[in-house]
Amino acid sequence: MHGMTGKDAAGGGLRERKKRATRAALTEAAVRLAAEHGADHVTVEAISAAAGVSVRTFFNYFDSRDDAFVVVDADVGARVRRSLLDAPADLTPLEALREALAAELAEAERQHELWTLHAEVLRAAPHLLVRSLGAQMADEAGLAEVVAQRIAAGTREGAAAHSSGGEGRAPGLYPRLLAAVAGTAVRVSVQHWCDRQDEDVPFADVFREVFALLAAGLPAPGR
Amino acid sequence: MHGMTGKDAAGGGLRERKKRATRAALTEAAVRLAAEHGADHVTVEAISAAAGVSVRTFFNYFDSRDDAFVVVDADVGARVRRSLLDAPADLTPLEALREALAAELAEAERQHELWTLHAEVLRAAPHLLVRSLGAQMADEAGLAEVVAQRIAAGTREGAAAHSSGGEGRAPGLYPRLLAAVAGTAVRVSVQHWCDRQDEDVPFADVFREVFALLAAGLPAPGR
DNA sequence: GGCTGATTTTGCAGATCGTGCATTTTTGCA
DNA sequence: TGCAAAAATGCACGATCTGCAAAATCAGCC
Repeated sequence: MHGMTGKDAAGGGLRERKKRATRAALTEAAVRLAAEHGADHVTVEAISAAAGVSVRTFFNYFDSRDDAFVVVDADVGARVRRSLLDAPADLTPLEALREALAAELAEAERQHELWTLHAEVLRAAPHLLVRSLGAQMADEAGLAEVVAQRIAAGTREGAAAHSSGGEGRAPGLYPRLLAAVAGTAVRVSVQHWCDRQDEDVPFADVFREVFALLAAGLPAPGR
Repeated sequence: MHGMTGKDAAGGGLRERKKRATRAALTEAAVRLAAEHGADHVTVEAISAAAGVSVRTFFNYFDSRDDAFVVVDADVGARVRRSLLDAPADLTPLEALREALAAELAEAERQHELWTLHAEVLRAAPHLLVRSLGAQMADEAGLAEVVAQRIAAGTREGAAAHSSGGEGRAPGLYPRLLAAVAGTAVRVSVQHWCDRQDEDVPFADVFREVFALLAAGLPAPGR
């Protein structure tokens, strides 16, 4: 592996850093090999060899072979949640979420090479796209909880009407729905953007249009 | 090839019927065994034995072990599409889709035992819920296409403005988003209904509220 | 430097998954 | 009944994943 990427939040110990490096090396090896030979012709043995660790170690980092292709950045979820909490209070939940996700996606688009490579791999292997959704859904619960917190903070003296469900309990219906729909919106945006890549419309435009449609209540077009 | 696809209820040949029976036996065996012993302690060998076929035959019906748990009814997608096309023309796409899904869910709720058993299994095994999403997403493309057709039929002489993408090509942004969001809505409804099963609110109520929120553009609650 | 305890990596055995191929059984039809 | 197509089966083999215990590595300390 090459070098010295400042490793986001430079983890304190050498141990932490090395674990991060190994994990990153494994995912990168997996994605590159998949892009070259096709996702399901890549064995764990090949990935492990390319990353310079043993097969057994691979399974210390990932629960399954497919997981290596799915997770590009483990703590994107945490960043989005933080961003949501720090957002201006005058934004609606949908708007706040839109901004948080837009920022994160722009960030991801910056390492353009690995991003497009990864998109290409998922594109050619729908079965991996599904796993990717799974990872997305894992974050969904946590995201819903943060949405609930934000709403609770905003309605402090309003009638806490029916279903925010802040902090401790399971989130109410609205936060869950918002979190889930947001995830779906991201997926649809990416898919549609990939399909129409010949016309080179910026990804941000597709993304904004999707959220505009959602905010308008998915009205019937063309009437 | 004309109509008469009796494919649904009374399959034409004996062959077809027997295949359906075998497949149904396998899924039912899988779900029952999973409900009893936990999903990941059920081997294909056990499922095959319970259904009275060989292990190899199991893999003739399902691409993977997990697939036996996810697909309860193979042609629910086809029914929803048909229902969408037959819906009254004065419904918005979102409304039409809501009615189609509501009818299908009510139908599913009728075999209450297997339905709840299945929900319970997926609840205990998030990793299977993910597979379930995959099946959902497989139908998504077809659903989006039908939505596009419906819109195209409704706007015959309007400006076919930006993005319906009827019939042949890949569907436009709106149909895709609508299909995807609808699937998400179903999932969130079921999840939320399962979590709040102690308060016995009817599933239909949760479902209606979710679609009401979507139609209203996911507005900030309590303001 | 060298020692100690904790963490990580590694190899290995074994259970299960999933596939290709040839064979046998079943089904549809004349 | 006899025959061709389709499905079910057995078998072999590679790949995925899990415990378990030994070896290597790291952090802190004298």
